[in-house]
Amino acid sequence: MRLVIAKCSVDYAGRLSAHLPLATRLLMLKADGSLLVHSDGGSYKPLNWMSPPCTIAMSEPSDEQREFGITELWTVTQGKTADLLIVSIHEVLHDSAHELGVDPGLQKDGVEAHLQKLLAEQIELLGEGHRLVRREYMTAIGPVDILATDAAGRSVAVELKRRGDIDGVEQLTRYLELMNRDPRLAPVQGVFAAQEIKPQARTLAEDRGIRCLVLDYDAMRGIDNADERLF
Amino acid sequence: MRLVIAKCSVDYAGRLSAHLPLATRLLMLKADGSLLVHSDGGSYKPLNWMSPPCTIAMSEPSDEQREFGITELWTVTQGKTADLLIVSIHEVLHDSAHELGVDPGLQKDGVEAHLQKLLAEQIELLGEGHRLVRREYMTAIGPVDILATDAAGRSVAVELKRRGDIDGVEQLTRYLELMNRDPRLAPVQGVFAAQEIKPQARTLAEDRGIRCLVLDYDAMRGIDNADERLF
DNA sequence: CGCTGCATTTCGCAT
DNA sequence: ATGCGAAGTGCAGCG
Repeated sequence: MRLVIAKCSVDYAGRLSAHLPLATRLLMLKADGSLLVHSDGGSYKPLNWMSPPCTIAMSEPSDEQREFGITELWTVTQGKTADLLIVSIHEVLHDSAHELGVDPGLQKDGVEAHLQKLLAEQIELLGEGHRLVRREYMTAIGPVDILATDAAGRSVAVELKRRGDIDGVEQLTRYLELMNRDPRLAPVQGVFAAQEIKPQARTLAEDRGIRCLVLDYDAMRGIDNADERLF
Repeated sequence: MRLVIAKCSVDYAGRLSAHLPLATRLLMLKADGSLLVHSDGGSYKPLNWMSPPCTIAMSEPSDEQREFGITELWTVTQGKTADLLIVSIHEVLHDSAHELGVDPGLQKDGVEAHLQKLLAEQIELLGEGHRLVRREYMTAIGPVDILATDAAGRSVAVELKRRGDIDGVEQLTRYLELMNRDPRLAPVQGVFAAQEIKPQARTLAEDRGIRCLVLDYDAMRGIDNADERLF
């Protein structure tokens, strides 16, 4: 990895056109040829970048460009998408290269998969007498997160989200419509379960007879097993 | 901005738990206190990070940690969300600080806004005799991208996307349902316009009587004006 | 290999 | 502030 702090301007032409006026920024060149342009703020997202696979060409500026103060030109191209990124460097303030090696990668634990596993194990959170039929119940238009039965043995289809948005309600509605045509399943009750449900989503869901269930992830995890804490 | 290349392991506990095994990585400390952990590959997304506002505390390791080879500990916390990120540093290979100043920011030009402008100008792409009523036509549940009339003077509502997905069809469907209840507008014909329309979205749209229109951005831009090229 | 759904999404705009 | 839609989204899993 090569790290360059430089006064530069940047132009990008691809799916959109973008321009960065002259300022001091970090240019990060990764081993795979990709380039990231970072400022000293914002989030983790670079101001501009070029994703691999791409090739970078360093070149001398023309006389005209030199008159504008450009001392160095970096042209980054992506063969497939014809994207083009040009870094016009005016002054290099720092330049260092480092051998990092291959990263073993991130180990994740959590999110929707875990939530689904927990709810499957604690299926009575749906209501007394509920039983799990199966997770990822396959339908013609995709898998329903959880299929269960209520105390009376009627089908219950659960759509799980971390954040319950209107999209999730639409998705569940499509599933329910389809599943209710299946005489082996009908009538199917819908449950929209999430850690947090947006008011609009709740309104839409309840308007369609879909039950809303707010899940307490920490509590569910606490019931599950109190041993898997990180610290 | 402070740049540190270090052999380190990283633990994150927040909405999920994540762990990075010992390896050499770039630690980027931004002026706003945020921290990014980058490897020498992947995309523009860091392996791990902490978003601002957050505070970072450097501390000495305990004797036990020192035995494991840890020479320095960075603890990053976010007051509001109680997220916690811990960097266990084993060896510092590079450490430099740089004054970058405030970035003037990115100037964008393109994507959906431009596509909307172009289609408004070239409204006959919808069909002969079509006329623009207005862009961002406001309804109770949000703005319709384009409202037009066809040759016979009937209303046409256009939903624009760069990539035509099933979500866009659902969105347009909600608009149409609402607008068709308005006697001044009804009957309203729906047009789903995008640079690329997914087969599933097309099927759903056509099943609901919504017309699909694939737009050629480059051609539309070419007709519009051939002067605004960057290079 | 293409499609689908998730994301510690982030970002920007409008209410 | 808050909610909502878009992103040069990236990424992983699965058919």
